[in-house]
Amino acid sequence: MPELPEVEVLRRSLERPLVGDRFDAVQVHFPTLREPLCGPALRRLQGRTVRRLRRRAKYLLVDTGGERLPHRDLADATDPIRVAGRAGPDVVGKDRGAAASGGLTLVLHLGMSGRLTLVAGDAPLAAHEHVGFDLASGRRLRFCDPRRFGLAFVAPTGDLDGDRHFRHLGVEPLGSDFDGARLAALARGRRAPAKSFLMDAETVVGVGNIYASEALYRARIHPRRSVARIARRRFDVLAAAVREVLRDAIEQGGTTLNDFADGEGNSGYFQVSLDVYGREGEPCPVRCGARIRRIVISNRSTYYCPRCQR
DNA sequence: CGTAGACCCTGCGCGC
DNA sequence: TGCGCGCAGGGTCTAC
Repeated sequence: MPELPEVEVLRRSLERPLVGDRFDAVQVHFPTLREPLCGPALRRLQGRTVRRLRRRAKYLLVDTGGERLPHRDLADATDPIRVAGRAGPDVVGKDRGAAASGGLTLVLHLGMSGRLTLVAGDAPLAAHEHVGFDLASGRRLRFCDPRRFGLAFVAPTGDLDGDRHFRHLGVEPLGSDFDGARLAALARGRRAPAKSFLMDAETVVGVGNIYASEALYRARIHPRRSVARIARRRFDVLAAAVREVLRDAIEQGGTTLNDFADGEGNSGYFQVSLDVYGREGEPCPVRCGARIRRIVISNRSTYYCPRCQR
C-alpha cells in the first residue's frame, strides 16, 4: 500500500488530530507482525502526549513526551550522570535527560497492507486490528495489517538514527541533499538496473514499486538499464523526475490502488495520474503512443514504454 | 562486494 | 457457485 507519498499523506492527515492528544491505553490484540509486537514497550506510551508526527523513509514516527511525573523522571535520568562525575556542560546533561525521559517515539511501518485510521473509541474491533491506541480525546488510533508485513515499536526519540531499522537508510528524495550529483555518486561502482537502484532503500528511501516505474518513465530511462551506463547529465533528469512524481502524488493524496486511505479514511487519487504503472497494453500516454509493456525485475512488476525509455 | 531470488502472509480477481 | 492460480504498494535473508 504505502510508498513515501502515502506515508506522507497519512502523516499530514493525522498530525492535526493527534498532536496534543494523549495515549490512555494501548491494546495489543494480535502481536503477529513482521516482528512480534511488544506489549510492555508499547504500553510505555500510556500517559504520554503526542508532540509531533514525522516521517523517515516509509516509517511514520509519532514523537511523544510529557509524562505525568516529569520531575521525578528527569531526576532519574540525570542522576547517574552526576553520580558518575561525568557531568559536562549543562546542555549535555539536559539533552541526555530529555532523550532518556521525555522522548519516546512510536515507530510505525505499514508494510504492504497496513492501515492506520482514527476511529471512535468504542468502534468495534476490526478484522486484523493488531493494536489499538486509546486516546484521551475518546478516539482510537487503529492499526490493521492483514498481510502482517508491518511493524510497530517504541524507541527513544534521540536514538532513532542509530536504531537498526534506520541505520542503513539512504538519502531522502525530497530532502535538500538529493540531486543528480548525489544520485550519480551513489551509482558509482554499481551495475544494478536503474529500477533496482531506485528501489534500494540503502541508496534512496521511499521509492517503491509504483513510483520507480513512474519516475523512470518521466526520465525516459529504461528500467533495465544498468546505472553504470547512465550518463552523468541523465542523473539530473532522474533525480528531478523522482522528486516531481513524489510531490505530485503527495499533492493528490497518494495512490489508492486497492485500499490506501489516510488517517481519516480518505482515498488518494493519484492512481488516475499514473502514466505507466498497471497500464500494460495501453498507449504511451504523454508521448509516442506505443503500447506500455510489463516486465519483471527482481520479482516485481515493472511498467515502461519500450519506445521512449532507453 | 553487489546482485538476484526466495520468502514472509492474507485477500482479491480472474479464468475455468 | 466453487476452486486454483497469479498477483499485490513492504523489507530481509541467503546463495552466487
